[in-house]
Amino acid sequence: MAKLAKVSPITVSRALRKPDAVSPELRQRIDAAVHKLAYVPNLAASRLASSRSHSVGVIVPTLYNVIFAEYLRALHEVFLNSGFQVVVVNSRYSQREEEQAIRTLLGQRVEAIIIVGVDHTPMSRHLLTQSKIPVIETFELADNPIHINIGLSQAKAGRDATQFLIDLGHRKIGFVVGQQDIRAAARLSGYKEAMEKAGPEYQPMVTSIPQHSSIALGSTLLVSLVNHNEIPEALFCNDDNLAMGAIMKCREIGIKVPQDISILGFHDLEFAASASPSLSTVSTRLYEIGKLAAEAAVNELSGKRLDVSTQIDVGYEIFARQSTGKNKR
Amino acid sequence: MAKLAKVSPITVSRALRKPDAVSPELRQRIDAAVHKLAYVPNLAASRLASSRSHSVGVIVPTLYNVIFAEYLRALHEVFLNSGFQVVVVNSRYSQREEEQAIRTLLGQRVEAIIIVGVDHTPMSRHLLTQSKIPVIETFELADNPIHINIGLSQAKAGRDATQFLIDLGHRKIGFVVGQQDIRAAARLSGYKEAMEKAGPEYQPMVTSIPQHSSIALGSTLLVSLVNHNEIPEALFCNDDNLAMGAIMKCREIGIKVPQDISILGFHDLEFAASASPSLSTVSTRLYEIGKLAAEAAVNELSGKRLDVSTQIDVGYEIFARQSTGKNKR
DNA sequence: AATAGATTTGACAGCGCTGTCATTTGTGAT
DNA sequence: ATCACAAATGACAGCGCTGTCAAATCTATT
Repeated sequence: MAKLAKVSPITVSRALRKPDAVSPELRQRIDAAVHKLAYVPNLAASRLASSRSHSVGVIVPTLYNVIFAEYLRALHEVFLNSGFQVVVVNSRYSQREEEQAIRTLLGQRVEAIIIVGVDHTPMSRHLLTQSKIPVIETFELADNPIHINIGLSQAKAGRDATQFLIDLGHRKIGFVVGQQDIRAAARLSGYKEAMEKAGPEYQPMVTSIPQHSSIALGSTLLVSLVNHNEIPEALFCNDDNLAMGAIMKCREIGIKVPQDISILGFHDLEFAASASPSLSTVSTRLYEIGKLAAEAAVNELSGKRLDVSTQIDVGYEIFARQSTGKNKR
Repeated sequence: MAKLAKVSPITVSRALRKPDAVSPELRQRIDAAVHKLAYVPNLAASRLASSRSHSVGVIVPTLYNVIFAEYLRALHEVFLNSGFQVVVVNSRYSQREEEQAIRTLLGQRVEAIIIVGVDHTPMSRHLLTQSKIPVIETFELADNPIHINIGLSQAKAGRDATQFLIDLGHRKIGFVVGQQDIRAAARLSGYKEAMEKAGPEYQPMVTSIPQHSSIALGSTLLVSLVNHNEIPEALFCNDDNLAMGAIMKCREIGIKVPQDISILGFHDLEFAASASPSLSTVSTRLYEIGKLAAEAAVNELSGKRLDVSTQIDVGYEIFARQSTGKNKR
């Protein structure tokens, strides 16, 4: 670069990284050359030489809806404040792509990996285990965490949510879901468990369209229920997007919520409280999970390695709002 | 690495990058060692040596709502198919952070940069101009594009959208917006222009709460209008999130849409068509912009450098759905 | 004026790969 | 068997930085 600023490369490096260590004149000459050439240091070289990447990797299943928004926001806040760049990769709900993402991130020598979920390909697990960097698995509770694990029991949440609907007097309770990821499957199993326990007249009814979750899909799913003439007394939706879509479709076709049907969502996304009717849902503390995960990573990286695998159950909370009510049929 | 597979480093490199060029036995020995050590090649070294990063940078203002979802999806689809890794960075609607993001991406030697918007700090512009890589500015139309520019006139869209409401017979037309980014400001100016042109009885009414856009914020904004006793005949919302929130709040407090108030959104997000009432909005062809941008970048990178700055106006389209109607007051 | 110590700058080597080209090995034709 | 050619493997150097330590310069003290 601007050796044309008539200084040695190493001084340029210093001027850019710790300006205080360089005399004002040199600094100024270097700055001028840097600006003139629009010079940007090659991070690959820097990383190679210093063997520090100053970055952390985040793997989320989707960037296409709002589910991980608060989670990402928390991660960004904590990591940026701690001087780490955040690399976000999208696995598109595929374990194969997740493995690819892990390779990419490890290849970049990120200093920690925050990953949604606890189910990975054997190879992914192997790579993460051997990587020697902090690995934070989030959102679910693992039987056998790789390292640190912060989440909640999706199955238990599914069970309790279903029980909540049962306690309202509903019997015909449906479950709707888009593409089924592992957490959805866990909630579904919780749902089935609660239904089974409640008695033989509680028949599970699952409706699924394997598409990426959205409000629009929620509407579509409700239409599908109507077409099959299977309108339940209550609907447990795999996430608030679907619930919101279902509510709107109900409104459109004249099904009253919650009088004719109770609708329960999941995650307590930003719009749940301000919807009309406001959406009953299971809060999964998205922001808190992100915050704790990032803090755990920063903590590990700052030397206070506990080296004991830590697991935090952040729990969940059912918010009974207007979209659910006692069965009146 | 596994020189313990008893081969030279270069052969490992080859075995991993073009397996066909290596004999089956060696390949197998190498694979075994790779797996055993959970070896992942250091991308920094690879990039440095090959001076290819095989990645492209994408800068979006936010990852926290659904506005850029379709855009990102399109970018991912095209780039992944063309063998590029996509690095997504979030500028959080700050030009300062955007500049930082540009530095980071250029430091990584991404092979192209796709960026939302055409307004950047002078330094950002300088860096991009000098970078010698394809730069695609999107969503807006620039007077002076850095390189390639794919978007639409936000001001014109704002003007036409307002005119659409005027043509429905509305006079008291409000504009609501969260934190005002540059595109919002352009739409706002289009709104003001249309109102001014329509005559003196068309007084602009702008309500703004400088927070990140969300459905919840739309509700809050509507409450604010009500509190100030300023409920207009029509509301032009800076994006569909706000419109959706406004609709729901209206419903909650008994304002009928569109009988009492017409509500118009912007962007035609996934839920607009399935909302109830379905949301009238201005489609900005989010997916198409992303697709064209990515294709333009791939095109440039495959050698067919046009080297003439290209600008594409993808236009926009007003979808009149149920949330707007003729003024009946 | 001499000296210790602090401050500023630079030389050197090496981070872990890959491009290039040379060398070795294998194959088929004569 | 011999040779020309193709295929497989390796040696070498260097990508652009930075860690380490040495050299040069400056500052303050006696």
